Formats: sequence, structure tokens, C-alpha cells
Amino acid sequence: MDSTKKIGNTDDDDGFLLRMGLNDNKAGMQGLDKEKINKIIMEATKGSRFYENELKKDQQVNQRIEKMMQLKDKITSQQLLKAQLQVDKHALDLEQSRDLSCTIVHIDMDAFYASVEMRDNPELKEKPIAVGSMSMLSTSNYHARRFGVRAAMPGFIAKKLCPHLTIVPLNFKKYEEVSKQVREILAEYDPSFMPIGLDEAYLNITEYLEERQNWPEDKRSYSIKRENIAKNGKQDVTATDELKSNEAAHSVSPILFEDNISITEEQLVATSQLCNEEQRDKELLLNSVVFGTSAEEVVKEIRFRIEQKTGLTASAGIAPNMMLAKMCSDQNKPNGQYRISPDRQSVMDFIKDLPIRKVPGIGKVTEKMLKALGILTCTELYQQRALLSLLFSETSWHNFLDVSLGLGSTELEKYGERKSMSIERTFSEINTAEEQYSLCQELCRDLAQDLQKEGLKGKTVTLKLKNVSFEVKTRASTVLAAVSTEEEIFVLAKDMLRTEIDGVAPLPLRLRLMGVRVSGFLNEEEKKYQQRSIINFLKPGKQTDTALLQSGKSSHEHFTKASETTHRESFFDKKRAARQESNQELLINKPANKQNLHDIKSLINPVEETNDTIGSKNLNECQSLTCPVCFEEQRSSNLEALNRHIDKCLNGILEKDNAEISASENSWENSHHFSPDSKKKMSEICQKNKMNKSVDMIESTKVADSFTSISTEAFPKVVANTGKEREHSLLSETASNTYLEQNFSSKITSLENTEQVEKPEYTQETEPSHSSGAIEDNVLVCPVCNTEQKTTDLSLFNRHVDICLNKGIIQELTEQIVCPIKSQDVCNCSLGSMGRGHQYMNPTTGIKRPGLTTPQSTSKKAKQSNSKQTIETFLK
DNA sequence: CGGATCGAC
DNA sequence: CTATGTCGATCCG
Repeated sequence: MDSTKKIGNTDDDDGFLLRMGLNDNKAGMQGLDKEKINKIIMEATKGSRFYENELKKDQQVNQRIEKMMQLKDKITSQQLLKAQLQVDKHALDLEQSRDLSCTIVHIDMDAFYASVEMRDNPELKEKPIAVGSMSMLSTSNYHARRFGVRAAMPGFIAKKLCPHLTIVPLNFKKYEEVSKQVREILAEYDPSFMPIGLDEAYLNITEYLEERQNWPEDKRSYSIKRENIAKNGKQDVTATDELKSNEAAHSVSPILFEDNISITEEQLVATSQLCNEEQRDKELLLNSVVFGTSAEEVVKEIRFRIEQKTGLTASAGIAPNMMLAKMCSDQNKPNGQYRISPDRQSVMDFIKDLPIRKVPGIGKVTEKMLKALGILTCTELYQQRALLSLLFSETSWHNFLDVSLGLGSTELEKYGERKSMSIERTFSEINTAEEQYSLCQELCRDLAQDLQKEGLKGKTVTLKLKNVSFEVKTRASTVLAAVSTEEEIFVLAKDMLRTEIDGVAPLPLRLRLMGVRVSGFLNEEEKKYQQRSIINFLKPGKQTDTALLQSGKSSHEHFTKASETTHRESFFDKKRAARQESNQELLINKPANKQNLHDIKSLINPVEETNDTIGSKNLNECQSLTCPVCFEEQRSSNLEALNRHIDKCLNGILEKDNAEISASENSWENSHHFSPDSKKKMSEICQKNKMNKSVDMIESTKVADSFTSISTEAFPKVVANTGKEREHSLLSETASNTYLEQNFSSKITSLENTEQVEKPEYTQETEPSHSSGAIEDNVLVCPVCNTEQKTTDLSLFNRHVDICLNKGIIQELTEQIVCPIKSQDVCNCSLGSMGRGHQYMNPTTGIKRPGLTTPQSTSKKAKQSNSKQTIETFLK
């Protein structure tokens, strides 16, 4: 059994089982040795639900590895040889564009939270401490680490390892403040430095260094202060606190000077005096220290200033790129720094024996997979590059290659736009639906608040559940109109929660965690539209009271129970108030001349579920349903049946002529005369029918069309136009989408034409779309492989085309290889992982290094252009 | 698109 | 008793 679990990753922690042996446990010192630590952890762990789940996950990884090994066995030496050529060509390109001109610094505060706590409470100084709670620790000081107490370890286990451990609760406000102080310093060296979390940052000091070369000494000297450290991180300073902090501050400076590679004697005019003259209290300074002009000196200066200002130490790495800098800062931690000289040899020397696990972006799983291939160090990573290119996805092996060549980004990306916002909570088991719903709502409320702070609205809501066995599930649903309020989010979350509850009924869902996430945020353009189009659904005077009465049967009980609580009542009160408010707001914004457009768009927007009674089932039960295509009222109240009908309807229309389409266009146009209720129904139908894409299309029509003028420069008008549509239909899942896209985009376009003054770009071209050749003839011919397809199902057909395209690309990539590996095989064992968040981006890649993309790269871009070309030639 | 997973802090 | 919270990315179906 492999019990090398890594649950979290904070600071320089390395997982609480796997790497225990790497603890710096000097003989005779206080602490535990590796075996003891493992034993204690095992005892505390084994048999727990958590552990069982860990085993399960481990097995999954093992299966992945097995698959990979099977694939590996199928690889012929021929293939490997070809791959080698390909990879080496790529490597050559990489090598040629190696950039050593930048000086990148990575600053990493040592055991940040713990250090802050120790600074502010000297009693903790000599003790092993950890910051966090009995259930989870965020970090530990170095003393505690000798006992195996690590970040991401539950406190109760840490206590078993180290009974004297002091666990300090988190004080985020404090850490944020300290972090701010540090950042103020960093900004002086690189105004656009890139903070990572509270305790880390990347700086590009290339420019700064140049400037500094001619600086006089006095511009590079700093006095050693002993006072005013006390103020730092303190909000309400009492007299005794001040004293304490001063004491803490006094002992701070010597820490820095212990640094083996830090300040030299010349720089420090009188180190020893500092200690001797302690009784000389509040005098501003004793001595000053002057720093040189080299990168090392600059970083020493930064660390010195950080320490003077905050009383905390930091480690740092200096290197020609971010990946290397990050690994450097790890080298002499704590309170040390390390530099890789900006020459290739130095870089390679550093990389050489580096365990792959040290590489940012290579985590527990990837490490294990690579280990299975006999790859432990970066050198081996390089040696196996050909094999890796056959076993892993392109992004993955590119990343591996970058790593093994010591390449990384030098661009500290500005913080990008947020992609999602979420909230989740862990709790002791909750198994009643009633509590689950109310918890869900609470989460929605909190999330809505957070969203509001940033003025965000998103189209996708994801519900996350973890049961008491630690199994995690996520359920997502995306709607056409972005949501942001508690009510809007809850409507969706509740729905998903309900299906999950129903899914296991009559057994209860036994949850230990619930989370809600909103993603798919609108850009500014979209925001305007959504805001206006939602007006129609907020009819004043809609009584929530009647809605309450419509609650479904099974959960009715829960609901009524819940509604007895004051919490519930306030919820509905708030809801009512909110609704009225938004009505007023929105009505003010509503421009009269856009009535048509809005109404149409409204139809496609999902409805505000007015009867959002908790857990209500079958909203549709008592309503008659109208097909949005043929506009016949449907007998069945069953949504699925209706959906099938609509599908038929759509397909039927698709095969007919454009005349038909314009007819139904009219229907749509007229439909805004319908009662709010039927609108609602239709929107619901749209939503259930997964026609999201068509609206995406409409939303993007504006944007897309505004680009048309540009794209026509490159492509003949007709091709650009039809090509675009064809591509969309290829990418779309269903025929209905295709139809609706055509239908709606032309509709919208014509409506937009009335807005010429405002948006002249929409007036260009965009003739009513003609259906593509494949559809016209009623015979589907794949534009890629040129074979006639048996199916008349458009979505199946599209899928085929998709596969064909992919095949072609893979084929092209491996054209010389005797027996090409199928794309599926490749994918099967690709890493699901090379996570490269924006905030916590893998410095290795993820950033455009101009000139590094090879012409024959099969990046997504290439794929796209490839498919475009194929389609275009097909259309000729 | 939705779901699962990885990786980071 | 007691195993986090938030985020972004990637891959697959």
C-alpha cells in the first residue's frame, strides 16, 4: 500500500507521509525520526473513512499508471525514434529562444503564519507551534516540523506527533496586514510584481538593476532601526503589547545576521554593537548598512528591509525565469537566498539532479506516474522526452520539456480576470434534506454577497457535495441569463441538490461538505444586455405567496418546517423587497427603442423561477406546454416528452427550405405578445433543451460581427461568413443549436440594424444564413474524410466530423510514424493536471514566450485553423 | 458543457 | 470526536 498522501500544499511542506524522511532531524535533537512519525500517523489514520477514501484514490492513480504502462509497451522503437526527432526539433526551437536576460526574483516568507504568531507572542518562540485548528493546520514553525507537523495536516494528528504542540487559530487580518507591508517594499523594486497568496511574490528586477548600477552609496544604505517595529501588525497597541513587541523586535535583527550568505562584515558596520547596546533603547538607529548593486545584493536588501519592517524573515531565489526562481527560493530556506547565474550551464547544473517533485506544477500524482517510468530527476525527464511525448498530452510533455531544459516564463502576468467564485463549508454530518437545503441557501446567500462585492454575474452554478466517506461530487448547470443574487443562485443549486437527494432516496444524503460556485462571468458587453433583457421577467406584483403554496409533495414537509424558522421568513421578505427594487432599477434603464430585441432575447433567457419553493418538484405539472417551434400546445406535461417533440420539430424544419425558417422567425418575433406565463414556459423549455449555445451565439453575435470586417480582409467575404456558421454548426452539439443560431443570429442582426447609429458594425453583411451543403441535400458527407455518412442525425454527424478532424491532425503530427498512436490513446493517459492557475500559475509555461511556438505545433490554435481550412476547402 | 482531477497556497 | 477553502487548468466523454 502506498500511503503517500498529499492533501494540501503550503509553504515548503511536502505531505505528511511521503516526505517525512526528508525532515531535517539532526541526531540528538528534539523531534521524531521518520519511522516514528509514519507509525504515529498510520495509527491515527488507518481505518478512518478518510483513509479508505485515500486508498481508493490511490488505486485510481495506480490504474492510470497501469494504462500508461500498457500503452508504453505498445510503442515500437520505430515510433520512439520518430518521436525523438519531433521532440528534439521542438527542443531545438526552445533552446534557440532561451532567454537569460531577465533577473527574476521569488520571495517567500518563512513559515509565514507561524512566524507572524511567534513575532506577536514571544511566549511561542521556543515552542513548537502550528497555525490552524484541530481539524486542519495551515502551517507550522520549524520547531514543530521536526516532529513531523506539517501544513495540511489535521491538528489532532499533529498533537499525537507532538503533544506539546501549541495550535494557534488563524488571524487572517493580521497576515494580510503584514503581507501588505511586505508588498510595499517589493513594489519599490518592481511596481508590477506578482503576488502569490499572502506570503509569496515574483519580481522582475531587470530594469531596476540597470538603474541601480550608478546609484551612489547613500541611495543603497539603510539604517538599522530597532524601534517602530512594534507598530507593525498591531492595531490596538496596549502598553504591554508594545513592550512585548519591542522585545520581539530586538531579537529579530540577529536572526538576519545569522544568515550564512547574507550580510557581509563590511556591509554591516557594527553587528555586535547591536546586541551590546540594547539598553540604549529608543534611539533611532545604531548603524547603517549599505548594499551593493548586484542582484544578490538587491535581494539581500529586500530581505533586510522586510525583516526590519515586519520582523519576519523571507527566503528568496534569483534566476533568469520564474520557474527557476521559485525553486531557488526553496534551496536555502529558511531565511536564505540562492541565485542561478544567467548562463545556460549554470541553469543546467541546477536542474540536473533536481527531483521532479520540486518542480512547480508537478504534484503527487504526476510524480508517481513519472516515477513509474523511472523518472525521478529532471535529467531523466529530459532523457525520456520522446517517450513522454507519446504517453502524455501535448501540453503535458511540452511542459516537461520546458522543465527539463530549465525554461520558464519571464513575464509576470498581470492579474487576470476572475473566472469563478465559490464558497464551501465542511461540517459534521448533515443528513436531513431540510438542513441541507437551508445550508445550501446559506451558501448561496454568502456567495451572492461576495459576487456583489465585485459586481459579478455568472451563467454557471456548480454544486459541490462531499459525503461522509469523502467522496466528492459536483453538479453544474448553466443558464442563459447570468445570476448573481441569492435567490437566483439558490434556484439552480437547490434544483441540483434535489436531484442528488432524489438520486439516493430513500436513503439520506450524508454530507460533510457542501459548496456552491458561480462561473461563466459576463464580460462588460454581455452585462448590459442581460441586465436589460431580464426586465420582462420581473413583473411587478407577482405574489410569492401563491408560489409558496405550489411546493411539491415530497419536500413540502421540509419546506414548511423550514419556513417556520425566522430565517426562512426573512428570506422571502427579502426576496419580495429585492424584486421590487430590481424592478424599479431595471425599468429605469430600459430603452424603449429596443423593445423587440429585448423581448426576443427575453424569450431565450431562462425564467426567474417565481415559485422557487424549496424542493418543489415538477413545476411544470400544472402548466400546459407549448412547443416553441411549431407552437402547438402539447398534451404531455412531461418535459422530456416535450423535448423530444421539439427535437423532432427542429429537425423537420432543418431539412426544409429557408422560407420555412423565416416563417418560424415570425413566430418567434410575435411571441413576445404572449403572456408572461407562456414566455416563462418557453424559456424554460429553451433552458431544458440545452439551447444555451444559441444564446451564447446571440450574445456573441455582436462581438463576432464586429470582427467580421477584420476577418474579411483575410478571407473572401462569403467564405468568412459561411465558414463561420459552418464551424459553429460543427462545434455545436445539436441540430437545434444550428438552426437556432442561424435563425436567431439573422434575426438579431436585422434588429441590430435598427441601431446603426450606436453600433454601425452590425450593419455589415451577415445575410440571412443559408444552410450548409451537407444539410441541403439531406445526405451527409463528411467534409474531412469525404465519405457519406449513414446517419441523418446532425449531432452524430457533427461528432463524426469532429473525430475526423482530430484524426487528421494527429495523423499530420505523426505522419512519419509507422504506426500512429491514436489520439484517444494519447489522451487516455494524459495528465489531467498540468494545472496552471492564473493566480498560482505554473511559472514554467502558461505564458507566451514570443517565438517559441513552432509552426507545426498542434496547439488548439493549430487545430482550429486546420479545421477552418478543411471546411473552407470543402465549401468550395 | 459537465464532471472529475490535479496542483497551488 | 477531529482530514480545509478557493481558485484555475486540463482532460474526457
